Amino acid sequence: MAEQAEKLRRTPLSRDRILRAAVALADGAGIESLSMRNLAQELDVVPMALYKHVANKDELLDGMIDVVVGEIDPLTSGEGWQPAIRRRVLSARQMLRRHPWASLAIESRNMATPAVLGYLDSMIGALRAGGLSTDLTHHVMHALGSRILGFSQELFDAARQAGRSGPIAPQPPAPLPPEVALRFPHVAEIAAAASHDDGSVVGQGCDDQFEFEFALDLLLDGIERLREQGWTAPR
Amino acid sequence: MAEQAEKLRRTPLSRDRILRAAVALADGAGIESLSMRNLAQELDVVPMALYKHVANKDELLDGMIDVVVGEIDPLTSGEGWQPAIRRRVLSARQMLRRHPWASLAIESRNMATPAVLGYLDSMIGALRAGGLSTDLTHHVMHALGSRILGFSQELFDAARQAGRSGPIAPQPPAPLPPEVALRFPHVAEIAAAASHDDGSVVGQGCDDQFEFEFALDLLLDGIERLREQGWTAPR
DNA sequence: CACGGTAGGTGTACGCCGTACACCTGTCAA
DNA sequence: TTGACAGGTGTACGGCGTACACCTACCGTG
Repeated sequence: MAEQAEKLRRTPLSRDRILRAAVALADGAGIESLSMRNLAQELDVVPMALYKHVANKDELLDGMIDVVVGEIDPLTSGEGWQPAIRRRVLSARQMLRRHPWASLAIESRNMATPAVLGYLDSMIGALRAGGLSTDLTHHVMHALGSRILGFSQELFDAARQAGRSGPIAPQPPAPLPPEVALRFPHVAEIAAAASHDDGSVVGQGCDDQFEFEFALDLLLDGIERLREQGWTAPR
Repeated sequence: MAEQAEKLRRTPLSRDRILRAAVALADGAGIESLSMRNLAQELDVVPMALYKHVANKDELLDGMIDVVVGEIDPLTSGEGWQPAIRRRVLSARQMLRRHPWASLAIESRNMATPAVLGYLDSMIGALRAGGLSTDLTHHVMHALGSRILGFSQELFDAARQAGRSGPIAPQPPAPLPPEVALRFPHVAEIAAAASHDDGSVVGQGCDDQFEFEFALDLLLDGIERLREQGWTAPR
């Protein structure tokens, strides 16, 4: 009968199709109306069908994040580190404007997805290649923080979490798991530098307060310089 | 009987008691387990009792934000603008670390609550008093953005929204409502400067792209300066 | 060709959520 | 004394995420 024919004609579900539909739904109707039920309806399928392709809603969100992070332009080479980073951050910003739900989603979830780590890894690589020391690169990543993607403090925790499952527990200072270190060498390099250069202070690997003040003073000093020079709006 | 006596002994509910309990619950058990039901239980009361004091859960969250923003140290005077702002931003950061749920809550809601506007207003006032032009102050607020509270672009929209109700609609470029302008003169001053200095471009009052690049370049230039100087980590 | 396993879509049900609405009760002004 | 009203209660509804049992179409193997 007709119903069966329609069933057969229907393109089958797949993780990819689900993620795309979810991104489209969040873009169009707002993240707050992205429910498993609405999404299923959009795909002409019963809600529970989705669970054959994504473990649960959190994993769905992680997948969506990977999709949109994948939209960020790759790093261009053949120019200085500054224009390259600048171009890429602006590309990330455009992505965030196409998907207004994304920055909140990224901030509210841990950032351990491979796509996000890959993005950060290549960013760190560009800074290192540009001649910044591991230390400076580390602090710069914190300083750029929210402009880069909206992340704040938990880079290394997230990297350590990668590949693990279970609830997010307060992380003891531990080295990155080796498979993470291999896939994201620049992240690993920075993490290593951060964890042995703070000498006496036990563990921790990353002094949040210092990072925060570093970025704050970078801004405040730059602002004061502009003020001294009697800065006025361009145009 | 005993139940009645207990009832009488119970301190009565009040908006304030509810907000404090909600903040404590979110601090202790995480924002995800702050439900009207849990909160009511904490207060030894039936869930619907809360609705006699707060309109709904969103208003509860707004109230909680006001409570924690009220914890930020006031501006100190008698020193330069830079140390004053620095001290205050660090105080805001401490508050955000005491209440880890707050930064997400603030970012995910519009910022039109009086406490938040008051905080921003005094910050703007300090910058102006420090000798920054209205333009520069405006851009600086965007540049400090996430360090100040986690807000990103929507300052003036939020201010316009203040006192209004109903769903957040895309805001046509409109002047701030007079009662807002009176209470928060520094916000108003910056808004006015932003809306007439962009000349030909119709409306808009605030060029997001420009603001973003301003802050980004402030950071990138500062970083390049450090790199040139062969920056190494302070002891 | 038969057949059993398996991948993937279905249906039902549970416990949580926010909150509308009707109700009760104690207090206080007139 | 009364009656309005502020404030706590109880019930109920629709939506959510998802556990679990089921059904069915396919496919590799004998």
